[in-house]
Amino acid sequence: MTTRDRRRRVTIADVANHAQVSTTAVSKVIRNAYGVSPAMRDRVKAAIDELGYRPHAAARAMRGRTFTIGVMLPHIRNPFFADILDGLNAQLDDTGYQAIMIQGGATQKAEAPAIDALVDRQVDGILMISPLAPRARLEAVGREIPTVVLGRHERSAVYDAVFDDDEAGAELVVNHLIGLGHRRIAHITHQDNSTARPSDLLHIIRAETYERVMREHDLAAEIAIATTYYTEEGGYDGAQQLLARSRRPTAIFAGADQAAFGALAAVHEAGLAVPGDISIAGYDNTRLAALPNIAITSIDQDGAVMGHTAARLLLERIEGRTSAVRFSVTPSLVPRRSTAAPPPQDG
Amino acid sequence: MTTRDRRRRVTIADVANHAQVSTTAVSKVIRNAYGVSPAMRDRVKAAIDELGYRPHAAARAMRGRTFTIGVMLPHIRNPFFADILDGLNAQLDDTGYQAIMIQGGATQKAEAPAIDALVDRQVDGILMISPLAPRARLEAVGREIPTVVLGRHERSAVYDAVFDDDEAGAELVVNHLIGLGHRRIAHITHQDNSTARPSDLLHIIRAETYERVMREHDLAAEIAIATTYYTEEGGYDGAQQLLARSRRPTAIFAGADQAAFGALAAVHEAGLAVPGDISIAGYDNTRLAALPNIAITSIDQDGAVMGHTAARLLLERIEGRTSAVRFSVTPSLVPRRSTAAPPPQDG
DNA sequence: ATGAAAGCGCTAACAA
DNA sequence: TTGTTAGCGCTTTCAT
Repeated sequence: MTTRDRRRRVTIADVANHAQVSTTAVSKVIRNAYGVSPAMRDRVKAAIDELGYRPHAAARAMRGRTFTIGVMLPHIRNPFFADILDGLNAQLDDTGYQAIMIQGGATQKAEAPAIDALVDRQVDGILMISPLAPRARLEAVGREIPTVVLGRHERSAVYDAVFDDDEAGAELVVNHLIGLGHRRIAHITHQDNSTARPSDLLHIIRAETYERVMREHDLAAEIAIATTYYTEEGGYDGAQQLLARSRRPTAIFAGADQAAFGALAAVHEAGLAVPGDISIAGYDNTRLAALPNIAITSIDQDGAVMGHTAARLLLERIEGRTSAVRFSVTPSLVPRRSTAAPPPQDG
Repeated sequence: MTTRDRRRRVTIADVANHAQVSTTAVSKVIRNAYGVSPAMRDRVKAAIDELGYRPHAAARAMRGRTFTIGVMLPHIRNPFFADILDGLNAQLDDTGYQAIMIQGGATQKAEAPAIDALVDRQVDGILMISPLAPRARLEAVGREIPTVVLGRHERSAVYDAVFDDDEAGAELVVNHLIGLGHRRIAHITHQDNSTARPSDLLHIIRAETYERVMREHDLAAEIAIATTYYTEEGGYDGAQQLLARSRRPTAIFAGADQAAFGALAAVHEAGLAVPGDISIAGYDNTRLAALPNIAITSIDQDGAVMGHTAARLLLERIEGRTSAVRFSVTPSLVPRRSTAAPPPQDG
């Protein structure tokens, strides 16, 4: 049983008093601003240390910077985002900037307030990872705050874009499977309620590329898409749908590793072997995909590089850059044991 | 090529002007405060909608609430934290509170500024998940801001605690393995640089319980602990260390599923079968542990319940509760295919 | 080089 | 019920 401590926090005024200088001087010192003598600096720094002063971010937000980068990500369960965050945080280290994250969730309805929350908290820069928001909203945010959008393909004049060449990646997977001799190749894609232009969304690009490549190999009749989610449950459900078809696929290309994990479970549960009966491929090359008893063929798109590039672009914008930059990583195929030639009778 | 839009945001004053009322009236309406006539309310709400006004969180922070819950978590890669966050967000839904997350990292040195960042941003409540900070720091934060600590066992008068009965959980695992006939049971634990009292940290409790139960079954001579990390890499390294021992264990109890995944990989790579040669058990019962081709025996501690309880406690404290609450979940064993009797010659 | 003072957008006494 | 006003802690002109 206690009462909340109502002792005021140490403020810039306390420091100024203690050091017998003006608050202006203290402010300049903590911002490394121009026009403070070394003596003044030392004196103030000593007072700061003695009093354990830390600037009050909310107060700063009203005049200057918050030294905060806001990251909107759909959900923390996808391990690919952890790769991105690792890259981002590594780049932010020792810059004085802190990254805060907020979950956008699976719908535009849930995402909108999450983005608002970041804007309302006056972050100095925003990274949106695979946002569902309409393009106009991204532009509006980008006009107000330095912004990087990761995972969407549209061009913008007001924010930077970091993305993977999803078309190339999907092509690698489908060609790989076709090269192994598969014809009945199915795809699991992600359902969204976005109002973004479809061709700007990565899961749409992956799905459309799958269809295109299939057609180019005269496999239009074999096209089979399950539209669920890029999650374990989604992959599980999607695979079950696909397995229930009269012409069962011999290979499943899941648009994300997360979905591939679920698909793997469904295939196992159906009493089928991977890759003996069915080959499975994913996308993102998450660390889990590399585990020996998962060993899923996947597409690597180097999340760490994407994350650290995003951070760099954000810092550049905060420093004043206004021209838009687009950064794209080239994906590569990482073949593993989950893909092999189809069973003889199905070849 | 654009210039940043310097159009001021809509403020409470703009709304007041537009509605021809005072800023106080607007403030009261947005806070649902006492003493506004229905007519006034309607008028203000209309103005808010017309202007697209949203309160400026930073400004609010200086006087009132930020409607923000800060969550410090070690790293987003651990999927168990996703369960906790799901529970938390579900409870926060429609309360007007937004959760923001910040990564604390693996060391106290990295964690300290993360916690500071939350405090400095004036969040209304803080949830710290498995923090490494010394107890005094937690108390200091708790005195300043409503706080819930998840995953540590110490009693505090100023903050609430949500935790799992780690002793019971570890006991379940070790007894399960002993019951299957194992004697050479090894453990993988987490290395930390915390200055917290060891018995307050969950990984220490799990490790000590492992030792105690081994001793109680006259297996003191078989105790083997690899101290790495509760991560995939950690589990991988730990298992390699354990496998290199002259008396190879027949079972490995990894203190967390994440580590168990890595251990699984190491065992496979060593050409050994699970559970044929070696049984593996984890902790947390993450969804991935349930995948058929991982199928790791684990301990369930219901992260969603922990998360939603944490949110509830936080909201209660924000509403004024000052007495400390402790909430503990009872863990249960989820046996899966990764654990079985040891090979005959090793029984 | 240093400091006084205005004001960022909001809340909460207090007055009317 | 409604409005006036004094700050919250900080940054930033602008004097000195």
